[in-house]
Amino acid sequence: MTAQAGTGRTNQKQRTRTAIVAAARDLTGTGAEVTMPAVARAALVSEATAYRYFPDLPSLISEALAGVWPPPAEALAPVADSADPVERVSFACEFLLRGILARQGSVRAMIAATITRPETVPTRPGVRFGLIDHALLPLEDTLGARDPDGFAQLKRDLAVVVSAEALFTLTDLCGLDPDEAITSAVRTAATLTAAAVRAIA
Amino acid sequence: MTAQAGTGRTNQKQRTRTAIVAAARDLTGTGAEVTMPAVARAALVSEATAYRYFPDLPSLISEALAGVWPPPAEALAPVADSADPVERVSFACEFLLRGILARQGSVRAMIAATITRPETVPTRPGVRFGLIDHALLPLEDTLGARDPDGFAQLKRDLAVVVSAEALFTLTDLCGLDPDEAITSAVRTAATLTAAAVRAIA
DNA sequence: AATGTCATGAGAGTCAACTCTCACGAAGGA
DNA sequence: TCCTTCGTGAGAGTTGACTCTCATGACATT
Repeated sequence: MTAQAGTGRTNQKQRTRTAIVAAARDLTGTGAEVTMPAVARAALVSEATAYRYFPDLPSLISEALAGVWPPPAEALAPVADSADPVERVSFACEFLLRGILARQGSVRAMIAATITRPETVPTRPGVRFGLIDHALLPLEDTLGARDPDGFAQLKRDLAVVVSAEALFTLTDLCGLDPDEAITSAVRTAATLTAAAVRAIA
Repeated sequence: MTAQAGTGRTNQKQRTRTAIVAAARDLTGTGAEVTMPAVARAALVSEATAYRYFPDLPSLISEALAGVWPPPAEALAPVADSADPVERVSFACEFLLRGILARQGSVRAMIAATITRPETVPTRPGVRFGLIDHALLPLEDTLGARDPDGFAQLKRDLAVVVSAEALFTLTDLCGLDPDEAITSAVRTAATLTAAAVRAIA
C-alpha cells in the first residue's frame, strides 16, 4: 500500500528510514551506547541524514523500541484466561521490566534525553500504559464502574511502579541486582492491585 | 575544627568551594538550568576550577542539594507525635516531592547525568531513604521484628514511589499537574504502607 | 537529451560535559 | 628576601546533540 507503488525516490527514502531504525534497533540489542553518530555509522548514513528523518535521538529510539514490543494482548496472552487482576498485573510488570532490561542502553538514553526536556516526552512509546490497561481489563466492569476515581488512581499507581524508572531506581539506587529488582517491583505492583481489588470485595 | 585554623591557602580553597556550592544552590532555586559553565560563571570561577573541586556535575549538584535538606527527624517534626506509619509516610512523601518540585532543574539534571552512568550514582544524596526510614520508625519493633523481609519490601516499595522519578513520571508521562502528581504519589505511598501494616494487624 | 528536483554527504558552528596543559601570581617556608 | 608550592585562569581538544549551508549527483519531467 504505502510502499511498493512508490517512485524510485520514495522507495529510496523508505529504505533509508528503515535502515536507520534497523541500525538503532540492532545497537539497542547489543547493549552498546545508542548515540546518533553510532546509529548513523551503523546505518551507513551521514549524521545529517539521520537528523533529517528524526528530529532528535528520543524520536529515533522511540520508533526503534516501539517496533520490538508486541501489542498488549499478545504480550499478555499467557494470562489471557486469567481474570485475576493481581496475576495479570504481575505478569505484565515482569514482562515489561525484562524487556526494558534487555534494552537498557536505549531506555536509559531515552530517559536521559527526555527528563531534561519534558516537552519532547510525547515521543516516548507508552508501552507501560497499554500493558497496564490490558492487565486491568477484568476490573473495568467492577472497580472501573463502581469507583472510577479509585480505578484511575490504581492506573497511576501502576504507571509509577511498572516502569523503567522504577527498575533503575531499584538497581542503581537500592543496589539490587536485576532479578531482585524485578521481583521487588512485581511485588509492589501486586500489592497495589490487591489493595484496589480489596476495596470492591 | 576543620576550618578556621587553616592557613591562608586552606581558607582560600574553602571559600572557593563554598562559593561554587552556593552558586549551584542559588541557580537551583531560580529554576534556571544548572550547568557547569553557568555555575562557574555565577561563582566567579573558571570552569576548570569548578571541575577541580567536583569531578562532575552530579557531584556538585549532589552537594548543593544535600545542604538544603533538613535531617529526617527535623523534616518530619510535624508528625513526630504520630505513631501512625501511614500518616508519617504520607507526610514524608509530600515533603520530599514538594522539595523536589522546587528544585526541579537540578534534580532533572542529576537524573539525566546519572541514569546513563550508574557508576556515578553513589554521589546522589539519598534523601528519600532517610525520610522513609524515619517515617517507618514506629514499625521497626512490630513489622520490622516480626517480618523483616516484608519490612524491607515495604522500604523498597516506598523508595520507588517516594521519589523524583515517580514525580516526573506522573507529571511528564501521565500529564498530571504538580499538585495532582504529588497527591497521587502520596496516595500510592499510603496504600503501600497501609497494606504492609494490615499484614501485622 | 536537457533541465529541474531532491536525497544525501560534507563540513562548519554552537553548547555542554569533560580532560589536559601551560603559565601566572600569590602564599609560605627557609 | 628568595624560591618553591600551589590555587587559578586561559585555552585547546574530544565527544555527543543538534542546526545550517552548500555542493553533488541521481532520479524525474518534459
